[in-house]
Amino acid sequence: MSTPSQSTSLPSQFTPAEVEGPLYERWIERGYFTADPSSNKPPYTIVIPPPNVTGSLHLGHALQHSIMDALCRRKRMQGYDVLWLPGMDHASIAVQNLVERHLAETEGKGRFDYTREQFIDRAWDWKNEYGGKILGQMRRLGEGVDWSRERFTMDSHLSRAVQTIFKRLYDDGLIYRAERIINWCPRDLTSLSDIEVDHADEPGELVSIRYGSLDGGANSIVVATTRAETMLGDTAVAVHPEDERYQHLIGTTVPLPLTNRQIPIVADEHVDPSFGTGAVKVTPAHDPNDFEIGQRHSLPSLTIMDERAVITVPGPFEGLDRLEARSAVVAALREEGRIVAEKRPYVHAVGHCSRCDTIVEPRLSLQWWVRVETLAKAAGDVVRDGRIEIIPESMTPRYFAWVDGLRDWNISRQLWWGHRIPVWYSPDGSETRCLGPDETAPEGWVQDADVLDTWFSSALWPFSTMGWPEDTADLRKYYPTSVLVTGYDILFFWVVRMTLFGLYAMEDVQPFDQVLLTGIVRDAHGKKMSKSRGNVVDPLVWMDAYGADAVRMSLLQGANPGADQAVNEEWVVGARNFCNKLWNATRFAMLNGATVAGELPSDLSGADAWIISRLNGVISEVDDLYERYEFAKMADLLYHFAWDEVCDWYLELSKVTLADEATAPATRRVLGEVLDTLLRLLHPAIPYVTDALWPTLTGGQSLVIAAWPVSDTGRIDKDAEAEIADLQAVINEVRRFRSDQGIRPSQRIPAQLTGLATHEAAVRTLLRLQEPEADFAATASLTTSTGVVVELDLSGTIDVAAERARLSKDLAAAQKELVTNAGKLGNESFTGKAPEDVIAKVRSRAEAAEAEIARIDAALAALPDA
RNA sequence: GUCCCGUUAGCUCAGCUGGUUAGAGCGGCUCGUUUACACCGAGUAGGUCGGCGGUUCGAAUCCGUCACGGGACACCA
Repeated sequence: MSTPSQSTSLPSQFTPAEVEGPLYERWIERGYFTADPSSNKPPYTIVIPPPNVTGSLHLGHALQHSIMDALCRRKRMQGYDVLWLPGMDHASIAVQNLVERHLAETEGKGRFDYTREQFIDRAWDWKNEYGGKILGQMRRLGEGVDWSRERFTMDSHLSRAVQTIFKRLYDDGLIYRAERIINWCPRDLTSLSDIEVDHADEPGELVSIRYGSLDGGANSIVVATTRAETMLGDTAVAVHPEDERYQHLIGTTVPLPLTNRQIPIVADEHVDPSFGTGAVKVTPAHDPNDFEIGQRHSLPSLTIMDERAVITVPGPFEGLDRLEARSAVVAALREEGRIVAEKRPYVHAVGHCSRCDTIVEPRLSLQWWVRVETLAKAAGDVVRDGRIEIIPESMTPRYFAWVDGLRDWNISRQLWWGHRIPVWYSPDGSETRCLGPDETAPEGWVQDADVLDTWFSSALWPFSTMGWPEDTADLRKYYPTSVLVTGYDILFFWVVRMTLFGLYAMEDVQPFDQVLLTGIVRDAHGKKMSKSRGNVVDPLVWMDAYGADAVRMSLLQGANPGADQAVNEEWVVGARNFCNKLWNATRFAMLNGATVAGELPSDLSGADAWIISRLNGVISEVDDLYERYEFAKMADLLYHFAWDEVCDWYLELSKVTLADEATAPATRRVLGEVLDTLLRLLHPAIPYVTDALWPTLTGGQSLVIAAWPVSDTGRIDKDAEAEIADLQAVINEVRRFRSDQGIRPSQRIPAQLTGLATHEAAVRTLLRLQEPEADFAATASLTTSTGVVVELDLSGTIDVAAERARLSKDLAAAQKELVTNAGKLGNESFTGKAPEDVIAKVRSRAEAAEAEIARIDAALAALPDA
C-alpha cells in the first residue's frame, strides 16, 4: 500500500454526476473488466440475459444487472478471472413489429411495400439506433461487463452457430417439417409458439345449432359453439362413445347446414357428455382439439380462412372477416330455424398474440418443429441430479412441470427479421436440403422463406457468444457459466431452452451451474409496471436525480430471493442518503488523520477493539449472505453496520480517543482500517461512491482490483463487544432520561458518575455531562441497568411526573418479562420437557427481570413526592 | 380445473429448521445549528402477526380449513 493521502479536500456532499462518468471511463481505460483466458486465475462467468433491442432498460433489468455486477465485482476482488459477457437479442417478432410501426408512421408504408432485403436493412438501422441507447444505460449503471466480448444474436458468428446447430438437429432427426394446427396471428401473419399466446377469460356467446332434420326427431343433433363461423369447416360431429343419447347416430351422417356436405357422427373419448348437449362440431383445420379428433378418425381438414382470418369458402360468406362471418352465419342459420337456444353468455379463455394482442387463430399450417422428447428428458435430469441448481428451490416444480410436459416446439416464423431457416428446395420442389454454414445450395435452389423463433438463437447464448462451434479458449475456460441471473417470468421461455440446447451442443455439459431467479420489480404499491397503467419508471430518471449507486443500492435492499419487490422513490432517496453518509464518514476519517499504513495494533482496547471485532464479524456475515444470494440482507447488514455502528457509535467514540494523544495513533489506524474495509465490502453494491473515496483514503489504485476482505476471527473480541454494549446501555438510558426531562441535547449538565469502570470520558462527551464543580448538588439521580449511578445537578427541579411515567413503563415491561419467564419455570410440563439450554435461558431472564424490578422500585421510591 | 406464492406497524417488507419485550426502511410526533454529514443527530408513538380449529409445556413460525390478493400452467365446444 502506498502512502496514505491526508487530503481533506473532499466536499461535504457526494455528487454522483461529477464522479460517475470519469470513473467509468477510467475503469474501462485500464481494462479492469476484460477477461483473460490465459491467466491462471479460476474462472467466474456470467452471460447477461440479452435485452431485446426494442428500446430501453427498465427497472427489472436494472435489478438483475445490479445483482450480476455485484456478484462479478466481488468475485473479481476475490481473485477470480471474471467474464461478464454483455450483448443484445434481435427479438425477431417484437422488433419487426416496432419497425413496421415506425415505417408506417414515418413513411406511411406497410411491410409489403418493401422488399425483404430493404425491410431487413431498415431493421438493422433501427437496431443500431436503439441498441446504443441500451449500452449507454448499462455504462451509466456502472456495469463491469467485458465490452470487448459484446455480442448480438445476429452477429455473423452467432448466426453460424445457429445454422450449425440447426443442421446437427436436422441430421439427427430432431428437426422436422410437418403440417399441424398452430397458433396463427392474423395481424403479424406468422405462427406463434404456445408461450407466445396469452389466454384471457372473455365473455362469449354460446349458440346451439341443430344439425340434421329440423323436426327435432332422432336423426338430428344439436351442437353448441362460440365460434359459429367455423361450422363452414366442420367435417364431423363427435359424441362420447358411451353417451346413450346418441348411440343410434354413431356411424351415420348428417347434412352440414348451409352447405351440401354430409358429415359423419363419430365417437370420441375427448367429448365431455355432461357439457352442453354432449355433441361437438369438429373443425380439424381451426381447432387444436378438433384436429386431434380428426387425426383419430381420419377426417379431412378443411381450411376455411386465409392468413388474415377472412373466409375463403365460396358462397355468401366469402370475403368476410371471422367476426363478421360469425354473426352472418348465425343469422343464416336462424333463418333456417336451426338456432335452438339463443345466444347464451359464456365466459371462455381466448388466446391473444402476446406481441400485438390480436386474437389468435388456430390454423393448419406447414411449419418446422423441434422434436423435444429426448432433449427435455435430459433437461429435466440435469436439475434432478443437481448439476443445475435452481434458486430459490421453490421454483423447481415449475421447471419440471414445464420440461416434463414439453410439446414439440414450433420454430418457424413467417417473418423477415431473424435467422432464416437454412433449408433449400430444388426448383421442382422434389428435393430438400439442410445446409451448414460453409455449404452453398446448388444453382436455382430456393431457401425456405421463414425465419427461426427468436428463442432458438437465445437458447445458444451461453456458448454461441464464446465462439461455438469453434473450440475456443473462451469456451474452454468460461463454459459452463457460473450462474444465470434472470427473472422467473422467463424460466420457460429461455432457461429451459438454453438447457435443452446446451446439453445437446456441449456434450452433455450444462450451460450454467446455478440459476438465480429474481422477482418482478413492481411499483410503490406492488402493482405490476405497465405502459397502460402509466406507472413505469425509467431507471435513468432516478439515476439522474440520485445517482447510479442509489438506484443500485435501493434495488439490492429489496432483493429477496425469488420474491417480487415494490420500489419507490423514497427508497432511492434513502439509499442516496446512505451514500452521502458513507462519503462524510470517510471525510471525517481523513480529516482526522486516518491511515492504512502499518500493521493494525494487536493490543487494541475499548472502542477500537470493539469496532474491529464487529468488522470481522460483519465480513463473515457478508460472505455468507453473498453465497446464499441474500442481497437484501447483505445490503441491510452493511447499511446498519455502517450507519448505526460505525457512524453513530464508533465515529462519536473516536472523537474522544482522538483527543487524547495516548490513544489517538491507534484510533487513526483503526479508523483507516474500518473505512478501508467497509468501502471494499460495499464496492460491489455501490461501486462509484466507494471507488471515488477509496483511492483518496488509502492511496490505492482502485477498488475494482483491490482484494476482498477476509475475516480475521482472531480479532473477534466478545469482551470488547460486551464492554461497549454496557457503555451504550448507559448512554442510551441517560439520553432517554434527558429527553423525558425535556433537557435540550446540547445543554451541558454537571454530573457525578459512580460505578463506571471505564469510558468515563466517552460517557461525558456523548452525554454532554460536565465534571462536578465545588457547588455540585445532585437534584436527580438514576441507576442504569448496568449498575452505574448517574447523579445530575439540574438547575431546576426534575419533572417527577415524567420520570415516574418513564420508570413505570419500564417496570411494567420488566414485570411482564418476569411473569412470562417465571410462569414457564413454574410449569412442570415446561421444566420437564423443554431442553436444558432453553430452561437455563428462561431462568437467567427471570433473574434479570427480578433485578430490574428491584432497581426500578428503588428508583421510584427515591423520587420526591409530586 | 391443477399447482405455486403471499396475507406481520400508516406504506413497502424482514422474521417462519417452534422458545428475547415481533424487527427494518420510509412516513408520523417531540427536541436539537454537538466543528463528518440537516441527504444530519437524539428521543418517541404505532402491530390481538387475515379468520377459525388443531398439534405442543410453548405457535407469527408446524398441520387442517376458510377468506382475500398475486402468479403459473391447462382448458370443453
